Amino acid sequence: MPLSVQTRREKQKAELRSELVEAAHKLVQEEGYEGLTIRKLAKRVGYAPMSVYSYFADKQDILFALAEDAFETLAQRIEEHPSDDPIEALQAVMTEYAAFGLGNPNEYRTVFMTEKTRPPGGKTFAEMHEANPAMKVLISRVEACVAAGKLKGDPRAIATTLWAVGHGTISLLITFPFYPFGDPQAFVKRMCDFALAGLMTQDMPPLTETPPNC
Amino acid sequence: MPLSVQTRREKQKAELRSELVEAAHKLVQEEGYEGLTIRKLAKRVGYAPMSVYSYFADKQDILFALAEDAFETLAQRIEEHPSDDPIEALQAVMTEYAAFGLGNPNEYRTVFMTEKTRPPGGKTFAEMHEANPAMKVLISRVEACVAAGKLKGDPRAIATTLWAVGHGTISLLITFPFYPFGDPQAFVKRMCDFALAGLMTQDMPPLTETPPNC
DNA sequence: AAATCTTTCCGTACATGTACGATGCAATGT
DNA sequence: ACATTGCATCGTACATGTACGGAAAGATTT
Repeated sequence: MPLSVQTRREKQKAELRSELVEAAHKLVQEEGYEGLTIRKLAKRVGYAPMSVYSYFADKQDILFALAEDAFETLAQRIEEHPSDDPIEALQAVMTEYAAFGLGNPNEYRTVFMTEKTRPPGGKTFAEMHEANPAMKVLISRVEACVAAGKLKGDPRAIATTLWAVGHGTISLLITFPFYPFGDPQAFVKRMCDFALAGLMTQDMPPLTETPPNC
Repeated sequence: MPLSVQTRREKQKAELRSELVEAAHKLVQEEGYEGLTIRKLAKRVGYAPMSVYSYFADKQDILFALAEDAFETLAQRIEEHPSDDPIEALQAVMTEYAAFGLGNPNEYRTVFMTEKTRPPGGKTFAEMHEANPAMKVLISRVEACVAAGKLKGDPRAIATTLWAVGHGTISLLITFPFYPFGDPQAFVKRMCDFALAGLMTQDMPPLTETPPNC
């Protein structure tokens, strides 16, 4: 069965879109993050500035696309740090996650620090969460810890707790770079150890359901 | 001794500056933090847009001023909730901090989730740390816990840990309102209890100094 | 083949932060 | 008294994200 007209067009559209993403990536690499502007991006691929909006809803959408790429490589990097000890494997997730956030603060801000009234591409947040390779690795490694008896409680609740602690740590470092946190790496390690030590001695019940009045 | 000419002028300047801060505060409350623009702010106080730059280096500087105000009112609210049990007093700090953030998400975003790349008014970050009233209350209550033998370790390190956990919790709730965290109050309480329980069984060494090569 | 509809592309326009420099006034020096 | 200097104020200008609507091209229907 040959490609229908619509699918061919959609494929073409996807190609142009990824061409734009690639150009955006290069712009960021060459001129830094603030060097990425719609006008430069359009000129780079030979379009008028407003044509970019045929492929991305707005600039955030472009940043989301960049972030998706980054998360994929993050997941790869995490998986390059396996361990027989499930707790050490979890530590590796936190460490690589922190390295990603501190190394790509703008992507991190875009994904985790700007209000998500509108998830990208019409995805649900749950879907977005599932589709995030890095988060999938986190949950699976938490499940490994629970299975090994190292942690007790609901894996999703444990993962969410780790997320909150890690996110608090990283976002504070990003937002207040002049605050006396000391060495960022050391601060991250301290918070990571603190959270894991707490989780190893406490039981995490599942998250309560949202009351039905919302 | 009468005021010298310079000091009188400086006082006038400070008055105009705080008038601008007040107007900025109202703008944020009324229209959200994206409603705060230089032009609106200038119009509100009857100046030309560029005149704002006589009192603030840039928009970030305005946000810093708002942050200082917010820290002060937060400290006041905290001190309205004392307790004989030092741990309960600490819990009150966390609860008030969370209530402040969840009750004023726009202000919270402005103050705690907008990048602060440069310390305000040429202050050292250590000075900024000391001058922060909310942090001072938090640290003093942590010190009370340490003195009472309820917590062990460096008070500033413990306080920073609590801040990171609290901030992570609140900023996630603000940023991902549709994520199934469950009831926000319950999630806050869970994270607060988790952090305090961890701190009661762990020792917190002082934060490492930033290496001298920076 | 013609008409209609859909999608893609872009020209124009507006609000924003802020760099640069002019203008006028007050303080200071001679 | 006059010149100079410094500073508060602001007019203009530029790059930016993006809303709006038009134009052009292609697909679909009649």
